[in-house]
Amino acid sequence: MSKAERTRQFIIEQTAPVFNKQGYAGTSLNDLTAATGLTKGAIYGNFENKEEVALAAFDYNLGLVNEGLRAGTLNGSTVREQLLATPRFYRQRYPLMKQHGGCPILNAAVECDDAPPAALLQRVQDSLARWHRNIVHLIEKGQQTGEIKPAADASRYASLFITLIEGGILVSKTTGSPTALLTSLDHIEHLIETELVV
Amino acid sequence: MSKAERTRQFIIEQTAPVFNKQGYAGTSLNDLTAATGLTKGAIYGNFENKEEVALAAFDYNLGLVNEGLRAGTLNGSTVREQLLATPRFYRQRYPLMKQHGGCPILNAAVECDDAPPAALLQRVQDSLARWHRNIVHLIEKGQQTGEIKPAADASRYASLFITLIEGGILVSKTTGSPTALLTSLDHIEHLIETELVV
DNA sequence: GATTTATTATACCAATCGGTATAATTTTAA
DNA sequence: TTAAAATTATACCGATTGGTATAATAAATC
Repeated sequence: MSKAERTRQFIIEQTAPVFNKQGYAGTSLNDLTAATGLTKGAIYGNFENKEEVALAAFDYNLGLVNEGLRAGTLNGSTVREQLLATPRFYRQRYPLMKQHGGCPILNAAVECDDAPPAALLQRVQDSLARWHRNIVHLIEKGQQTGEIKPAADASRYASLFITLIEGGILVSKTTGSPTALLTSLDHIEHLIETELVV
Repeated sequence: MSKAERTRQFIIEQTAPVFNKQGYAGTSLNDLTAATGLTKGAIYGNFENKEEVALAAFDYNLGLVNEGLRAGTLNGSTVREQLLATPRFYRQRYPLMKQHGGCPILNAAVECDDAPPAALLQRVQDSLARWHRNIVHLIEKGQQTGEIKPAADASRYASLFITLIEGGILVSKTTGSPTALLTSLDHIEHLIETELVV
């Protein structure tokens, strides 16, 4: 790992929470030098422009969430456990995620669905689609093994789960109380146990 | 209505969708003069600074939503109908709301929960609390009249409804497909019919 | 219709924006 | 250890930022 590669990674890690909290437009190059202790020369020696730093920061923030979600899902032996891993993950990690500025998908989606940078919107759309697909595949796998009710609409439940999680994070983060998210997670678990699991 | 009052209203109406789409940090005074066709002199003659325009624009955007919600609720004769008025409203008005930049509560909440202006966050928190309270009161009214199941946790359902709507708008707006929101609204109606109404 | 008042346009301000050229400094490899 | 290469710091660029003082204009009052 060369010096520049380490510096690049350092910049990403230090600026990721800043971008997540203040947004792309709300984060200036001054904020980046302040967060890293480096100068513009160091930043522009490793990134082409501010947008490239923001994209790398988003990928980093998203990676943290995806790793946690994947780890929980891989641990489960049954489809039921694998589905329940997602609400459990957010129950455990929401405080830390909140410290880092909240859900990166939520933050980037709201900023970029009507404003540049378009490349960030593309990443958000891809990650949302991939998340939805993963849940659908999991439910359909359960239907093939007989663990999940055959009549359940996998796409509908995937949509509900994502919506409940993102909406719950939004309300909890805004009100300052975790209640809304916890209610959402309770409801997801309730749906899994009563409408999905045979 | 004096000239200045009309100009002030004109500025609010023209800049409200701009702030809703691009956010506070993402909207410059140049954007405001471009959207209104006026000059900085006219804007600063009617507002103290950019933040005051943004606050008035938020109030205006929020008012549009609240009026529609209230109108639908007032039309209903039973509590069931009054509860169902909310998902019906979003079913009808989402295309227009999308054109205007989406839900103002959602947009402002994400931008301001970790960044200035703090006055905007305060407004978002107040409107979320008021919305929650309204739903709770409606459900409790139904419980007093015997229309709603006595055991139902009013606060929990209010939280779920708001979460499902905001999350649904977020996902639909980002993916470009109304499916997620429609699924949320279906689910809200389902909860009303099967878990709330006696 | 004249005059005062209220309102908008113009011109300008310092500060900050994202970005770059180059010099100083480290790394790296010979 | 030294020379070449890669990396970071400094100083600067034009453009744009939010905001203001003042001049021009339109509106309201008499």
